[in-house]
Amino acid sequence: MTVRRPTMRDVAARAEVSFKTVSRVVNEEGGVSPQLESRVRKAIDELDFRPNAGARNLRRSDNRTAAIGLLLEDVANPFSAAVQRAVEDEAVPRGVVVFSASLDEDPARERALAREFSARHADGLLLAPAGDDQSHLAAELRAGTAIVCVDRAATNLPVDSVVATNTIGAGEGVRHLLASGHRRIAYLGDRSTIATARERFAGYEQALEASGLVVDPRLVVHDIRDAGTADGVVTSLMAGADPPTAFFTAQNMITIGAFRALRRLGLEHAVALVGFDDFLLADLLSPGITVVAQDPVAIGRLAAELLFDRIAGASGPPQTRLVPTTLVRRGSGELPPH
Amino acid sequence: MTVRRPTMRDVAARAEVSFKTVSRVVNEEGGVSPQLESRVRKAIDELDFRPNAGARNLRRSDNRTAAIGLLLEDVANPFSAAVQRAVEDEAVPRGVVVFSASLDEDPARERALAREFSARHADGLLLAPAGDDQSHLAAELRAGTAIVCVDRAATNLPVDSVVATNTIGAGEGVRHLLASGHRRIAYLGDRSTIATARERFAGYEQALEASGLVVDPRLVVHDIRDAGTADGVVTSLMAGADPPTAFFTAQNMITIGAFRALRRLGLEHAVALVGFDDFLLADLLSPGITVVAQDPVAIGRLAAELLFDRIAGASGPPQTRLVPTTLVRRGSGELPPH
DNA sequence: CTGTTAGCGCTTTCAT
DNA sequence: ATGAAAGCGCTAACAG
Repeated sequence: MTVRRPTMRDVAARAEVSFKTVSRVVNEEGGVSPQLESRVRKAIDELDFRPNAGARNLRRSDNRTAAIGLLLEDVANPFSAAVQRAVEDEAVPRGVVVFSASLDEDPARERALAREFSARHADGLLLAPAGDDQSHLAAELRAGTAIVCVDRAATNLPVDSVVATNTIGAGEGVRHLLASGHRRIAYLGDRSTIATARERFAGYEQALEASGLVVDPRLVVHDIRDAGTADGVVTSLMAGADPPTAFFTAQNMITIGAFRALRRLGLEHAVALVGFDDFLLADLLSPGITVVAQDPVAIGRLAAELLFDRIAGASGPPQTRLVPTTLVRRGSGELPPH
Repeated sequence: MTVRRPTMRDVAARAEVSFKTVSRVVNEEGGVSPQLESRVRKAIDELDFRPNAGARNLRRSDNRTAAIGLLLEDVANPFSAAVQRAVEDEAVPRGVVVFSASLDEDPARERALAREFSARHADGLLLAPAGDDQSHLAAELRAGTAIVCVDRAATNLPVDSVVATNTIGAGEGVRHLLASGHRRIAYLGDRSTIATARERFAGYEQALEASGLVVDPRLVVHDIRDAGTADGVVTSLMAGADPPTAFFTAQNMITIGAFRALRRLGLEHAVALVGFDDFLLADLLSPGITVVAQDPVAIGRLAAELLFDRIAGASGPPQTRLVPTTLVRRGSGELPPH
């Protein structure tokens, strides 16, 4: 069925040279006469020869596959997609290809896919940790696979991480609501197993406490996994006694779900909303959604740069790099308490 | 710097068996006594041994790498991202990893990346064609790389394709505007080098002609590449003499740009808008945006299934599978002519 | 400038 | 049930 692919020997036979000469031409080593070189190139074209990347790698001294693995929460999420694109834009000019996969917050998947990419000898791994323990990757690190974490810092693994200023950014968003006079600000956040969710909540707590307020546990909901759940939570909070006058939503899908609920209740111009993480069209809703914007492109680019530095042999202690967030005022966060 | 990774020989030495026995254990070939097997497994764990996927593939008879390449327009575009996720969900359960890359409508990138993945012996390639000639891939096909096209049909290459019902869907969208009484309907489309753009325009033309209308060239603008350009086109059309009473926008970013312009002009409730391809939050804008929705998940899933069938040896003539579109009424497409 | 010989880490084939 | 030898397609280290 499958035809055998042509090898360097086939090319050599057709060009009537030794197969080492073919290797020289393919790798542009030089030291081949123009005559032979053109014969070889002709044979390569005629046979549609493609050097076998796997075999090449086996003997090569630098032992590089020029491939990296990218493990994100969900490639369909706009944040992850933007990170992926930024990584790709760093990789392609370097001749590096990218394996990508989604983890869906599943630590078992993190382990399995990291192993898989490691077995394929990816030069490096860019990981948005799903679990709260990355010690299982120590073996891959020892084996020479460079690792850098994106979006969330690694736990129990000495590697570089690139993360947004989660606590500071969340604090800024909440202080913005406080400045408008809000005192009952609800917090809606992702699973607390996720480090970024904990950090954002810390920003919320600190901002309230700095204003002399206490956190009302009835206004705090963790472990929200999607827009639908957020919608339900907002709906029931608003139906309860003493509802909040503002919401701080700590993740983009949660923000969208919350807005959908407010909209359905006809409260989108009455209840303030500040979300963490920007999203497409946030400016075109009415009111526009005020957000603490992350910079996924900067995060992806920086993480890729650090990874390629490590692959190139950069040493030094692991560092955590922070990428600043920006408060973007669009209307929903400037609504006063009713 | 980089430590040598342990090989089967290292494992064999530590377990005091021949390295072929290690191979048997790793591949679960059977025919190994429980005693030896447990010694081998222990050694594997202690050394963190990972079989080298590249080397394994070199000698293997089935010659499979269990990797596929995915070439999309732009992984950060929501449509592409949804396709990618669907493909991944078919691949991972089969133990197959996915290389992905963005082409940005650049035929040269299509060629270069297809070659790259082919050299790495990807078992198959899923491609959203960037150029209008895929004949350059014939060599990869001959070499045994299965290819399936997604979103756009292949040109000059006998492979399966999975595409949306572009002409029918666009026709339905335009007829929907005609049914509300619109006669001056502008068409805003992507580059005409893209087959889907041509098909959608054909749907527009056919719908108008079936109603006895002629296409007014002043209302037709092709080659719109992004939301910003679409915004400018709408702005100038509305400023001209005899402006359209409705817009049909043939791609999601164009729809967003058009809406942004109408919104700025204060015309979003006065001028009708129907877009091709759905997007997140289209329902939460005011008015909600009426769209001809594609089903990127169905497209990606079906394309992946066809690809894995071909990889498994399915023969038969190339087929083009159509995935139906759906008209989603949300308000913007139901506005009457002023 | 060109060719020969090893050997990468593994699977295959063939012995024992 | 276990192992030895050969070879996958290529690059590295040496010749000429």
